[in-house]
Amino acid sequence: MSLEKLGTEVRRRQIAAAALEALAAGGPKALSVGAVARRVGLVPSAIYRHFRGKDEMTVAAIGLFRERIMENIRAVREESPDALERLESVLNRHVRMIRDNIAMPRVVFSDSLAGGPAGAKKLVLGNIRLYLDGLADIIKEGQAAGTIRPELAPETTAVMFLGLIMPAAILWHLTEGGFDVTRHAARAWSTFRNAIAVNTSSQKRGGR
Amino acid sequence: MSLEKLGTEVRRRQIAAAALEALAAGGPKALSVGAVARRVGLVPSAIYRHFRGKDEMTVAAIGLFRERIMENIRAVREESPDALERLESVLNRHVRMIRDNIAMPRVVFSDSLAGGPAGAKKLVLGNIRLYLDGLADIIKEGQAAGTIRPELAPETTAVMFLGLIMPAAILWHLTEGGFDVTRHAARAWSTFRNAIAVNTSSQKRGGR
DNA sequence: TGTACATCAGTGAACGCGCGTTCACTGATGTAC
DNA sequence: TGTACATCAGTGAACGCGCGTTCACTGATGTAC
Repeated sequence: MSLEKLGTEVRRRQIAAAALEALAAGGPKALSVGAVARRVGLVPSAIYRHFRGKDEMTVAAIGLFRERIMENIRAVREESPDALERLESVLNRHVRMIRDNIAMPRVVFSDSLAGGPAGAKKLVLGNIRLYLDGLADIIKEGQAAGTIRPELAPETTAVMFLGLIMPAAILWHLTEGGFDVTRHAARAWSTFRNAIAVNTSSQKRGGR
Repeated sequence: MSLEKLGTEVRRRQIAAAALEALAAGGPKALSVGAVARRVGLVPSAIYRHFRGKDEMTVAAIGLFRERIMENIRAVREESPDALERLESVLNRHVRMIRDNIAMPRVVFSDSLAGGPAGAKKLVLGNIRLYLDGLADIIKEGQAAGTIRPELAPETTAVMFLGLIMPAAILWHLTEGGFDVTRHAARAWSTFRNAIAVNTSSQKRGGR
């Protein structure tokens, strides 16, 4: 066994990460103190050296998730100045996250934690809001730059963007990888892009 | 108390309906034998007169849900012969279901039951597949009739359609009714319709 | 129409299990001298 | 550099609670005569 003793800040992050993995892999039911402890190589009661209880641990996991998705948005902003390219890149990152079985939309962007800790619901909502705001900002910039149709409501469009990936993520999980998320994302993006982009000469972007 | 004794076929449906309500209202955690029994006015152990156990009860609830959504598709087919109108009507029915707090996409179209009974996951997947097939059929008919763009893959488009409502449903639940699903659906539909409809003279359908 | 009996939906006490949590302990790590 | 001590991450036994499930029972309903 790893009898190693680690500082509590390090362990906290380690445990939060393990909790997020457990949540991603098996849903809220798999998010038990025992299961998370096992993932880190500890005994259940050891968790209480670093967290007041399960709720605090869950909240930390959600916080860690927030960091990761916001990092996604930040990274995309640096990749390209073009709003449409940014959105496409976010979509691809989502797909990669899903394929890597990172919790993403399956669990943390859903209301799986509704029955959980009191603060969790609000925190999850906060995550989604933050993320939608990030997307809406990109969309607004695209509208200002003249690449995205000005008549679209940015918030609605952001929620629609989330809708490109959410059902696909659930299908991917339910079919245990049988559903082709990558192909779906590519096709759906093509249609969505057409719907939100300002008509240019390259109007011929169709289906496949 | 309702000391009434009811035939088991009647009770089975009653219990399945109560289970579905519990699932819709409070998520998988609220789907306990005790909670469901209380909804019907029974004692927990009475459930076992009608079901072998919790798993069978859950499966019955999912089956009942299947009936309801397929009934939705059937009804819409009778309302109008036009594919776009049918889709819009399905969307409105979804919105109504969400507002009535019927489980719909929140729970049953998600993987909340993943940790539950062995068959549940497959059944939920079956429900989604059936529903997507129904949508895809409508889309194909629209393509044959020349109202929906022929270059779109019907399956992808059906999944995208689900994406119009799924994130909205989650937001509605997380905000406890604060998120305006109706408005979102109207706007999102407008954009989506534009994206899938064959260009006609009424090309001016924009944002708001 | 009335009585005796069988059926079976509903009851409540009891159980075992999993899980979150507590607590006295151990022993590795870091620090003071 | 070496020794004594304090700190505190990790342990394992024990607990209480909620929940699914079992079981002997009760008493209402329907049927046979």
